[in-house]
Amino acid sequence: MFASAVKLVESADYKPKKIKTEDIKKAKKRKQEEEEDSKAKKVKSKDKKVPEVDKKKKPKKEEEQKWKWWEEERYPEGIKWKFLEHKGPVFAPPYEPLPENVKFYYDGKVMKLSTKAEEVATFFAKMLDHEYTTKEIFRKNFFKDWRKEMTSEEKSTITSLSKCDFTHMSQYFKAQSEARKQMSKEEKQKIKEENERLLKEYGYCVMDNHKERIANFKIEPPGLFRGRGNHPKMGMLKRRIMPEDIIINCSKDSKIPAPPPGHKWKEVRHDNKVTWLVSWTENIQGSIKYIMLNPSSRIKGEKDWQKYETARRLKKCVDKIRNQYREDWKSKEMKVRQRAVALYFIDKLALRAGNEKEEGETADTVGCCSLRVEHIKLHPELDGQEYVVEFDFLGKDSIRYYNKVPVEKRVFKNLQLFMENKQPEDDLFDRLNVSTQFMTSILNKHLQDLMEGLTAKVFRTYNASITLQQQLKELTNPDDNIPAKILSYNRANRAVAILCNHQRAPPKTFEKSMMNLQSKIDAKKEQLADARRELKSAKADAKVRRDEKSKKTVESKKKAVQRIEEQLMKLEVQATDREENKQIALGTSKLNYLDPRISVAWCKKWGIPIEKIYNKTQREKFAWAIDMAEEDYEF
DNA sequence: TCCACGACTTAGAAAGAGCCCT
DNA sequence: AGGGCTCTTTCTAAGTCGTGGA
Repeated sequence: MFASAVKLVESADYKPKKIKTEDIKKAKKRKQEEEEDSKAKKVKSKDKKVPEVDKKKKPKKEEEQKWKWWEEERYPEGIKWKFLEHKGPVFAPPYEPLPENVKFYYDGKVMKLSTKAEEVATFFAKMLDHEYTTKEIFRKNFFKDWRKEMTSEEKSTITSLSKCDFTHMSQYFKAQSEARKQMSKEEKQKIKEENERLLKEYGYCVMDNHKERIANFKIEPPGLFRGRGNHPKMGMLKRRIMPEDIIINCSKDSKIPAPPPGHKWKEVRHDNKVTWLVSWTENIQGSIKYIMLNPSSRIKGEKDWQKYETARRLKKCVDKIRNQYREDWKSKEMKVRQRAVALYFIDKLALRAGNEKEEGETADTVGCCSLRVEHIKLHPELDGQEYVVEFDFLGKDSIRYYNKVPVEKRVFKNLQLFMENKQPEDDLFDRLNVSTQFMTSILNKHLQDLMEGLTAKVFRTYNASITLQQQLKELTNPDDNIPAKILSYNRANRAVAILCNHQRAPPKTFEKSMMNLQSKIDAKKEQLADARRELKSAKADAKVRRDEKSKKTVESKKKAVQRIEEQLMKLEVQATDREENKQIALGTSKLNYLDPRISVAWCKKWGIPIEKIYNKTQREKFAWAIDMAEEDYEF
């Protein structure tokens, strides 16, 4: 495996190709700033040998894991790698026709479908229990695309989806998945091993002397497109991706992955200005999909680190920027006022930028700059508060954003002005015929002038991280035990998730599991009462007897009570935590918005094991932060 | 000049793994 | 040992934002 990678390692002291000196300066400057900011450990010089890999032995696992890319010099802007070798993607398994005895019925009569039509029919059959298949748009799109796969005879027979009966097929698949669950240990083990083999062979690449995990090395299988929310394209057929659709990206001097026998790649390119290994164009939106590296990889981690450094730079100038936009609310230029109000929302409410979308191609969702008049209501007074703006719109993934926010008088007056003489479906922040640019582009250009690298999304990162830090300070009680401290952490995390509007559907089993927990608590309480009674009687007993043995009994009973108290406390904390978390998803903010060094520092400060905060995957992703953050880290 | 396209991050749902209780 | 529940992992859709080419 990776023969040429080994070769490369031998000549490890690769030299950078020609780089514009400007870029070098920029990179150096940036690096310096970051070193100061993060008190990062000393960066090794480039000549320092990368851990030598013995070409006879496999790369030592531990050594690979211990690689601290964050201590290495960064590449100049634009160049993403020097060497890249991989095995190409894993394709979806080919379609296996249904057994003869599994029937499809049309208009009450058995009908044998051609393989192609049958395959698409199985996609629908597999989703029969899903709400999707009841939606008109889904059915219409599916039927249209299905007909394209039919033979002409099938096309002339099958003219109405409602006459199609997929239930037998559906039952077959249910039985299949049931059978899979019932498989013996050995069979399951075999499948597991096969998956591991696949991961071992295709799940890794070599990028610049290091073996790195690939995030999604499997090509998306064909199926029916499941958009989120009210998507106009739901139900359309996502076609099967063939090697002929695939662009391979790797280095010239690497072993180029071989296409499956009898096939060719669409293209093999060697572009080290991008990070992806494989790409193809998807047929629903016509957009490009990529195979890229795992979050634990150098290339993703560096970018992530950089993101938080940009947010920290915003921290230094956010006051200035806030003063600036408050001034701009008074501007005589309408464009500037709109920009300033939009920025105020992005900052105060952590809204997304809200780029322009092509109408009718996606679900109707908006962000800040694409808000329409119909999405806000102005209340000069509401529930005893003045100047309240009521937001109600669908954001990313069609998640509803609903919020009533008191705003400053000037903002309120401006909003009234922006809404004057407009229809509900008009843009709140229109372009005023002054510019053809959409508000996001106006805004981001302005932000770029205020701070290098500043864009609308940086505010979300900044506000999320600063909120976590401040909430942790506020909520952590030094006298609390570990579970209580973790509850505080989760609460701080939750404050961020609420700010960012990260929601989830309440788990289907929520009520039930809550009741289960409650009965556990009740049982524990009883147990505690019993233990206390026993302790009491043991004490009384010891008073009378005054011997060693009864003293010992008292001690052990005392311990038992203590233990049960702790267990009860833990359960109660768990219940509170879960209740408060019902509709809130903590994962997204933890993974994408919270500077991990804040969490690491908090753990170090209070002696909380990092495993309580980050699971294995998260620890891998945030290895850089775990390694470098000390307890006094300040975002 | 601008805008469609490309690259990359962020997102919730669903599937899978594993744990705990009976 | 099996069933249910929870936590983790996988999946891929849906955003953001910069830029290259008409």
